[in-house]
Amino acid sequence: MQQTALIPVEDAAVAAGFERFFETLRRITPREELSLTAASTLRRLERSGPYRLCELYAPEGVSQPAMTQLVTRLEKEGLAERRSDPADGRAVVVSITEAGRAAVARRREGRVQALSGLLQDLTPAEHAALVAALPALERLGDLVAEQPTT
Amino acid sequence: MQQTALIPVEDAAVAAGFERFFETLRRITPREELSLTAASTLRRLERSGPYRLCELYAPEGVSQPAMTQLVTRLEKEGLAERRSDPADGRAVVVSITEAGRAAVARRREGRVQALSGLLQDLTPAEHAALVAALPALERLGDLVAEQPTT
DNA sequence: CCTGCTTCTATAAGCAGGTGATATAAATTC
DNA sequence: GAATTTATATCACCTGCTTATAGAAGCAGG
Repeated sequence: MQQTALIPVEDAAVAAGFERFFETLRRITPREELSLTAASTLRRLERSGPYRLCELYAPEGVSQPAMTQLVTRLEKEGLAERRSDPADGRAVVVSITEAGRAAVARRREGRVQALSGLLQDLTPAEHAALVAALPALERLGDLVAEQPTT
Repeated sequence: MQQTALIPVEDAAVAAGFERFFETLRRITPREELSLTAASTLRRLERSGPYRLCELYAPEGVSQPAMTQLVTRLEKEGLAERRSDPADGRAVVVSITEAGRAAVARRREGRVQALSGLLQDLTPAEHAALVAALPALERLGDLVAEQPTT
């Protein structure tokens, strides 16, 4: 009952920090070549294999028409491909291509470059704190991924 | 000379972790009411007082016309206001309104709500690691903010 | 003071990527 | 096998960005 009021003050600080950090990450994210949704979708396809289109749009937080269009664009650029599902004639199975993997790698590399300069300006203690927090960040990612459909 | 090759393996792991975490944050970011740029600009106006329009667009990473349009929209919604600079007849000074502060607060609150549930599912050690990393995240934000204009 | 350059903001035209409503085809149910 | 549900595509429209350009205000030098 009191649960709703029981959000620790500390969590508010974490949320504020993340809010700021989100903008930081947005700034160092390469903008050319891929939109945010396109990049995120490609990484998902890379991480966890082919998806049916209907399984893809909800976790990416866009509508089904948006995903259809995105896949069409990715296909046109050779970064992903559609195949029909032999088991279900209605379905379309989307997978990443080699060129798609390369694009993801380029983007990742760009971020590494942008970050590496910054990381060198941190104190060793700050750097260590970041590395120590990585598993927790990953856990948060897993938790969000398995959420109903916020 | 070898500097370019001297990016520690660890930094690549940090970059990969951030890449994933960026998508996590994007997912729990409220989408209604404010676009990403609009939210970021409003928070900037809240954080560090009024800005001339010409000082505002570069750090937000958009073109000058985009910022003019954004300010027009924000003004129409009552979240920000234009005033002319008495010292420079060409300039426009943009500041956040009370309604704007309220919108920022609502958004922040939404993020706190979305996060608090997740944070409770972390182990105490993970939670502590996050809190310990907050200053480093803030430092990164400062470093990016003072960057030339990437 | 004007003339011409620079700076600051606004406008216009166009594109990318999103939405809801709706069509169509395949699968499923009764 | 007719009716319903599910998966994808298409349509019309909106938002927010881009580049190119215009217009107004400041700041020289002659």
